[in-house]
Parts: sequence; structure tokens; C-alpha cells
Amino acid sequence: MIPDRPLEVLKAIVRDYIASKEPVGSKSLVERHSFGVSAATIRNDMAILEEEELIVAPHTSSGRVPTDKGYRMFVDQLSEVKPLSAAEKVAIEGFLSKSSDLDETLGQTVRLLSQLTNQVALVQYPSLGRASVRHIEIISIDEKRLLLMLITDSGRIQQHVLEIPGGYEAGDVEKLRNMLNESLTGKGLAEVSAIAKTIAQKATGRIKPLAERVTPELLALVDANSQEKILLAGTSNLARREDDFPGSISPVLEAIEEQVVLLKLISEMQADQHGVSLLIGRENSVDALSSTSVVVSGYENQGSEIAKVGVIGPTRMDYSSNIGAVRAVARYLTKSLGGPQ
Amino acid sequence: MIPDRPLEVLKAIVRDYIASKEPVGSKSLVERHSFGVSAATIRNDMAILEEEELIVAPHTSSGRVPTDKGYRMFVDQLSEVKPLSAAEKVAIEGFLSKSSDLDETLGQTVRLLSQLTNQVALVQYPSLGRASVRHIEIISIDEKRLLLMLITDSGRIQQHVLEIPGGYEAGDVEKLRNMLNESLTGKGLAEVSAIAKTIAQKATGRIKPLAERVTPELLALVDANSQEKILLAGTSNLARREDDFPGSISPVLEAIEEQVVLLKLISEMQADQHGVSLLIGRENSVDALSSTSVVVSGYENQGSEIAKVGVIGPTRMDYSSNIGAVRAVARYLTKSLGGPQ
DNA sequence: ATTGGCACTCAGATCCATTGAGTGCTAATA
DNA sequence: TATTAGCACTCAATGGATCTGAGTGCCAAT
Repeated sequence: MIPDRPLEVLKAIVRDYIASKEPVGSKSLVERHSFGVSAATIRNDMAILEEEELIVAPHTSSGRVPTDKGYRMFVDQLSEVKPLSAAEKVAIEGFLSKSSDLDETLGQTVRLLSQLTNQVALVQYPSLGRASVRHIEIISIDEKRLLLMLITDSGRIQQHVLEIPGGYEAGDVEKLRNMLNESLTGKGLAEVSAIAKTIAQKATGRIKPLAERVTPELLALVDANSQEKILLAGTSNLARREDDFPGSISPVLEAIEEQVVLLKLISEMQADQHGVSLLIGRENSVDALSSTSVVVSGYENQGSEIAKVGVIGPTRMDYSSNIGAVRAVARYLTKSLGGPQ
Repeated sequence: MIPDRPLEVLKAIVRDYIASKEPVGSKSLVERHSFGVSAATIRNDMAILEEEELIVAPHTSSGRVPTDKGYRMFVDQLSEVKPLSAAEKVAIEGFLSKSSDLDETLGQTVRLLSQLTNQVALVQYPSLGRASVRHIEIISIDEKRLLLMLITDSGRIQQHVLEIPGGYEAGDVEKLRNMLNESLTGKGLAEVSAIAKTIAQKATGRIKPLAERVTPELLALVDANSQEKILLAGTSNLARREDDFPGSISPVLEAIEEQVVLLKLISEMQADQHGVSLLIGRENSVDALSSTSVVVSGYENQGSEIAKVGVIGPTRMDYSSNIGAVRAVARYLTKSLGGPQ
């Protein structure tokens, strides 16, 4: 559809613009790249690109800037992504070897990714989906309080402190725990709701009130588990690129702090050929984020994708290295989670 | 030291400047406040204030702006802080009644405070200090993994997943847990280290390897507990006040994201007469934060201060209402923690 | 299809004059 | 002694006016 050289011109424009933040003109283009043709020819090519809305001129007479569509074509053409430097690999490996605790792992991952890319990094917590119950625990804290815990096979641990105004018997708690574990371990979270209710009904005698107190809380934990959650890091990286945002950055930061919005955004993204998924500028539906791009990849546990990691930054970002970093981190995260199994 | 009227003039300057962000001149001052004297007289007073370095003129011929010292004098003179509106009280009460889980409570608190003040809010996690062990739990996750938990009396719960390459016996785990709880429950975290080591040594037979595996991890948890932690919310509120920061906000955001720095800062702050402690502008030692002020208050559990909560914003902030909000939230937080005990 | 040439455009820099809020000082006044 | 009116002065900000140059679009020649 678009001839060869114009396409090369587009790539050059994107690269130059990302590097300089200056609209790029035909002359500087022929200087910096060896197209073997004159500036006038390049201008003709640029006319084609402009026709296709891949680039625009900010003012009647100035260089061109890629449009969202232009960036999109650029990344779709990207045959290979920039490999990580040795130092970066060392950094990743170093962190990998650490802990086996999900919270810690994700926390470190997101910080790592933000340092690697100099962008805002995000990690989505593994969510409900196909997760199932690995274990349920009830621990006595003091005479009137219990700690209820739910551990899923994605490694996510959740707890909630429970008041039992009238106190409880240790034996009853023990029994209830066994009942819950027997019927729920291995079950998908989606099934827990129904099963837990029947347990509460089946319970008899002294256990009944306890069961009636505990099971709703358990369901609340399941709900909280299915409630998605995102970890962010490196917000200041966005601020450092202030001038990439027209008015002010503050609406952008607000939007990013708004977990719900972000979650909706990334949950709709599907991986492409690189195992990575991008939203460029207005491709995403959030208005405040119209001059940002999002790069995410899924990470897996036991062979199925459980959540996403990625970065978000100005549309004028270095797609190649960001894609590389996100993909690498997602892989290592998968490995890190898969390892201890 | 400073006569009465000049002091009033200072207050008026601070208030007007906070409201308008414009350097305030003698004329607008006599217009907006009824000093009963002429602009020339005010000018004389302003000369005194300038002499004392309480205000400065950005340019030879323009209104005056408070210095850090001026703000300091202003807040020290503040006899009463702005009370919360009814709506704000409702908001606080509403949130208070919620959960008894420390994580949740702190998370909600920090979000609440940031909304109340339109500033960046922060909450410090209760730290080691006088905390003691409430309970230690070891839970079996699968054949080769255990979950070790430490619950302190401040309500903080920490956990860590532990690989036991050779597997373990349920009975041994049970025994070890009992040993640990018997000797450690109620003990201060500082003592745990020594005691846990003797346990590892005293252990015999099959329990010994298990104990030797578990106790170091327990110490790591204690360490992690003593490692201070801060929760932030509302970072975008800072960005919204961009123009209160000379160059760019990004160094400010960076400094705030740097937990260590923040922790050092607030840990050195001591409450004043309002139960609130302020650092204004360069009063704090962090260079990047030289045009921000920090307002914190301590919150308590069982009668002794366990950590701090507060806000951070531009020096040109509404001290009165921020102090009010921080103080109120700290009180409610104390109440909320004290309640379930 | 490519290119050199050329007239044209327009954002941004530079310079200059104007404006006006605000100052500091002085001499008069209470 | 404290206050005030009056006044000359300063200087940031504002708003043209002008200039400059990178870059364009188009045309005729190759």
C-alpha cells in the first residue's frame, strides 16, 4: 500500500523525532540518513505520508511529526526490538534470584521495570480468573479475634481480621477450618461462593454461628481477590518528560492514579506478534491519556496468563527498547513465578 | 520583638499571597483589610518585616512574598486552626467505621487525607519500636512450602513463603510453632533475635533442621518489620500545583517517591502545641523539597505514638486547614486503632 | 521518477516603547 | 514620634513591529 521508500522515510522521521523532539524536515532527513535521493524527493514522499495521515506538520511551514497512526505503523513494522544490554540482563537476573513471596516479587519487578525503561511501570496483581484455592487458614489472634486467610494457587495471600464479639472455642475453629479446606481446596474461586454457603447451612451446633460469621468474610476475600489491583512505580519519570504533555501533566498523573481506569485499559489489550501489546495515543479510550502510550505484556503461571506488566509513557517514547524491556521482564517474571512451583 | 501591626500585616500578606499567588503590595493590602492606616504606613511596616527577613520583594518594585521564616512566624502565631466542615467530618466518620485490618485502614486513611487536603498524603506504617509479638504462625502450603507469619500487637501482619527442599512433617511444624509462640509471644521485637537463636540451638532431633531453616526467616521478617514503610496518595495533587515549583516538579516527585528520604524527614519531626509538626521550605534538609512544606502528626496505639501521618505540599499552602485536617485524621486513626483492642 | 530552483509561509527571536503597580524617600502634619 | 501625602523612580510585563531562517509546495527541466 505504501511504497518502500516512503515507509523508510516514516521510520526515519519517527526515530529522529523521538530523539530530538523537533519536527523533522526534508533537509535534515537527507543529511542524517543516506537515502541516496534529494530533499525534494523526500518531500514528495512526505506528501504521501501526510496524505495517509501518518505524519502532520505542526505549522504550515515546519518539519513533520508522526501521528498516532504513524507511530502505530512504525511499531508494526518493527521487526526486531532492541535487545537488553548486558548490564540490564544482570540487573534482571540479580533481582530474579531473590524472594518467593508474591508481594515482594511484584514490588521488585515494577521498580525494576521502571528503572530499566525510565517510564512509569505497572504490574497487575494476578486476579481471580482461573485461580483456585490452595489453602484456607484461620488463626487465633486473641480471645475475640481471628485472622482469616485465603491463599490462592497464584501465590496471592489475603487476610482479614475478624471480630468475634462472643469469643470462640479453639476446637470449633479447628473444625471449621478443616471443613472449609476439605470442600474448598483446589476449587476455582468462582465456585467458592456457592460451596461456602452450603457449608454455612450444613454447619450444626456450636459451629454454626462461627461458620455464619466466617463464611461471609471468606466471600469478601474472594471478592477482594477478584478485584483487580495494580502496582505502580516511577511516577516521577513521567514528570521528567513534562514537555511531552501539552497542557499540564497533572491530568495524566490523575488518570494513572485511577486504578480502575488503568485496569480497564490494560485488560482489553491483547498480545501481538512480539508477545507485547501496545496502545498508542488516542488508541486508548481515556482522554487524559491521549498523549501517552501503553506497552504491556502478559505474564504466566502454570502455563496460563494470569496478569499483565508494562509501562506507560509519552507517545514520543523509544518503543523499541521499551518493548524489549517489558517483554524481558514479563518472561523473567513468568520464570520467577514458575520456578518455586 | 515585632510590633503588633506589622505582625498583622505579615499575616495579611501570607493569607493574600496564599490565596492569589501574586506578590502583595501595600495598596491592595489596605484595600482588602481594614488596618485604619494609609498605604504609606503599611509600607513602613513592610520595611520592618523585610528587615527581619520575613518577606521579600521578588523584584525591586513589586509586592512582597513571605519567606520561609515568614510562613514559620505565621503558623506559630496561628492560634486556632480551621475546623473541618460538617461534610468532612462525615467523610471521616464514614470511613472510620470500616475495617479492622491495618493495611486497609492505613490505605483508606491516606486516600482520605489526600482528598481532604488536596495535597499529597502520607502514612507511616507502625514500626518496630515498642511493638511486640502477638502471634507466630506457620502454615503448610504444599509438600515443600511453608508460609511463615508474624503478627505484631500493632496489628501489622507479615508473611513469607519458605521453601523446604526436603519436605517436612506436619507434626514437626506444629511442634516448632508451639515452641516459637511459647517463648516469643508478648516479647518485644528487639528481643526476638536473641531468643529465636537459642531456640534454634536448643532444638533437637528432626526438628532441628526445620528450626534452623525457619528462624533466620523469622528474623528477616522482624527486620522487614523494623524497616520503616510509607504509604502515599494523591501524588497528582502536587502536579496540579506545578507553578508553585520553580524549575520543574519532577525532582520534587522523585524526592517524595524516595521513601528513605521521607522517612528520615518525618522521623525527626516533633509535635508542637497543636499536636502537629511542620517543616517549612528550607527548614527541611532535602534540597529537592526546598519549596515544599510537610505537616505531620503522630498517631497512637495503646497510648504511645507508633507512627506519623501527614501531608506534603507547596510552601504556599493553606496551613490552617491542612493542620486541621492532619490533626483530625491522626485522632480518628488513633481512635480507629484503639477501638478493636 | 527525480531534481534544482524559487517564491512563499510562519514560528520564534529580537528590539523597542508603553504601561502601571509598587516602591523608597522626603517634607509636611498631627 | 508616628503617620501621611506627594513624587520621582524602577522594572516586569505587555504588545507591537521587524527580521530571520528552516521548511514547504510547485514547476519546469532532466
